[in-house]
Amino acid sequence: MPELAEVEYFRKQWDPGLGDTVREVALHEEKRVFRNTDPTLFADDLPGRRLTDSFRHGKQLLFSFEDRAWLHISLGMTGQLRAAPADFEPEKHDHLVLLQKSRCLVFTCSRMFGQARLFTGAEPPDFWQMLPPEILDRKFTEKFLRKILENRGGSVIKSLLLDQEKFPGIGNWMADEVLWQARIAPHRRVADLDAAEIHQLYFKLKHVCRKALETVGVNHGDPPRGWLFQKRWKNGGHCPKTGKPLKRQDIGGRTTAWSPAWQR
DNA sequence: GTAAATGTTCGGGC
DNA sequence: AGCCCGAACATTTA
Repeated sequence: MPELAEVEYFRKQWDPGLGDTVREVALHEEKRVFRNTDPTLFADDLPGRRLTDSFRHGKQLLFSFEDRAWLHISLGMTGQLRAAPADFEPEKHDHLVLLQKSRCLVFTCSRMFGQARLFTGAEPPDFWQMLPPEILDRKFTEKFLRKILENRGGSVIKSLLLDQEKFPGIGNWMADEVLWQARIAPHRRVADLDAAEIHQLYFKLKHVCRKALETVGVNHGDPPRGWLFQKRWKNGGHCPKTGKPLKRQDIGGRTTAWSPAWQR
């Protein structure tokens, strides 16, 4: 599922466990979600430590534990986090479970495109400190956006918006939403965008991120009425602005919904 | 049975 | 080196 706001929602699902000690961990060691870590470290390092805080950057999650332990979670296509009762019994896709006195914190991931990694150290892991500015960060200015676009003029705009090194948190539906609201056709080459279009793109990137966090991020509800999101999932949808049929097309390997009558 | 799914990563060609 | 594209990853659901 998760893009920026859904990831924020899942981050909060472990809030009930903040401040509580991890007593035990249960995990499916052999699963692909542990491909970039040593899964034996979880049982060695986490029990006895309190969960102290949680952070999100784009689609990435980081949980801190007392005494220098850090858990990075990426949700991939199907990852979810939730808090479950203390007597919870893990099922097939519940690959990582942190057992606390009053509850279990569960990471579920059926397709296993997500991952969980453990780090130690006084500071967050290096990769976390190197992440590029988030779209809602003050550092993400219109000038900063222009610089990104100048360097990637040969890209198709839809594909570029999915690049997490440039637009952290944007995923398939948010990219379509931003382009629809900015009235830019998804297959356009970046170098062909004019200054007015770039200004719209900048404005709508901020707007879609902010509004998505206010809606989806809070309770996993739908984004605002009138957005493309409401119509994009299946064939036969109509543009909320023009009422004309939406087009569905494979762009950069992803199904893209857009409104030819509205986007140029 | 087949196609498609809200994500990332790798390798090849330029 | 850096950019761009397409395939691959694993599983469920329509």
